[in-house]
Amino acid sequence: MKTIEELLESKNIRVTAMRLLIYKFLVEKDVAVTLSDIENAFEKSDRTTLYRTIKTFEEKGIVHQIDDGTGITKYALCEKGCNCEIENDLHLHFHCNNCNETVCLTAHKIPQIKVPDGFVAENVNLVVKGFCDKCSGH
Amino acid sequence: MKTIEELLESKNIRVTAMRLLIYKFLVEKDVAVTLSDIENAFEKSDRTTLYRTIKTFEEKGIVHQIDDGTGITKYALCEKGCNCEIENDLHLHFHCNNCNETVCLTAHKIPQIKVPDGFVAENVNLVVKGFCDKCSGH
DNA sequence: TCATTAATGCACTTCCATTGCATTTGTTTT
DNA sequence: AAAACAAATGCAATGGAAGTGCATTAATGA
Repeated sequence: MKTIEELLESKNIRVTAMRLLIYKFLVEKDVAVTLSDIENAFEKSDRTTLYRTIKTFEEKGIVHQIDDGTGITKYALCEKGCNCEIENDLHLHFHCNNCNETVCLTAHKIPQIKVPDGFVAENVNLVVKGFCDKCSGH
Repeated sequence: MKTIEELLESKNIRVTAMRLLIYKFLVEKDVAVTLSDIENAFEKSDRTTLYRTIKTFEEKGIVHQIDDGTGITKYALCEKGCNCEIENDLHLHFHCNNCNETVCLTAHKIPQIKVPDGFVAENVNLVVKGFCDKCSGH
């Protein structure tokens, strides 16, 4: 079991106090978070730092970006088996219309999608909307 | 074959010069357009008018909104068989990473997606990215 | 024609994403 | 350990898109 420090170093990310905190924050959350969510959790720190930290994490393959259709970019930790940087990542996101939370359903693979002749599919973004397990019992 | 005037009236949309022009513009384009696209095509007109026109069209079921992951909302005419206002519309969009165009692949239905127990799916947004027929022959 | 209602245009506002630059902090080298 | 370097942070500002309030203009209906 790697420490967070080791994990960051293995991805060529310099270890700083802020980055450790943000990483821990992402681990604790099991849902995708917005930049504002992080901002609210770390009011002492500047928005730019948080923004650039998450961008660094993204470039180095620690988090991936999610567009769940709310218009606000969300981020979630890449899990074991998350091949978000690889073509044809068929990984599904669920957005709850009630609590507004978005989760990665990594286990739920999507069947291969057919596209018309001449079209080349590289990557698929699938967002299912509805009510999550916490909100479905109205 | 209905005229555009008749079509608009049948949807309870008042016919104005601007609306006719925007409708024709959407027909001519076979791809989804952004508000800026429309704005560039009608520089004489105000952005707000174009914005509200497209919103009116959307409310009345003439166009539907597409979120193709570029961060900019796009709009396309609803075709025969487009049930975008109905739950579980499983209609697929393709976004070309080269020419940046997005098209509706109405004919390509998506298989039913399974979600975990306790989750209720209401609606699905599926965007396939890659290269379109015009751009795939690099 | 007059009155009513809707459409248009202008000016703002808000929100999120992003960048430039100066400063601070952390490494590395001598 | 000090100097030199590089990267991280914080502040200020920008840009783009979405959306709203209000006055004006145009269209409909009595």
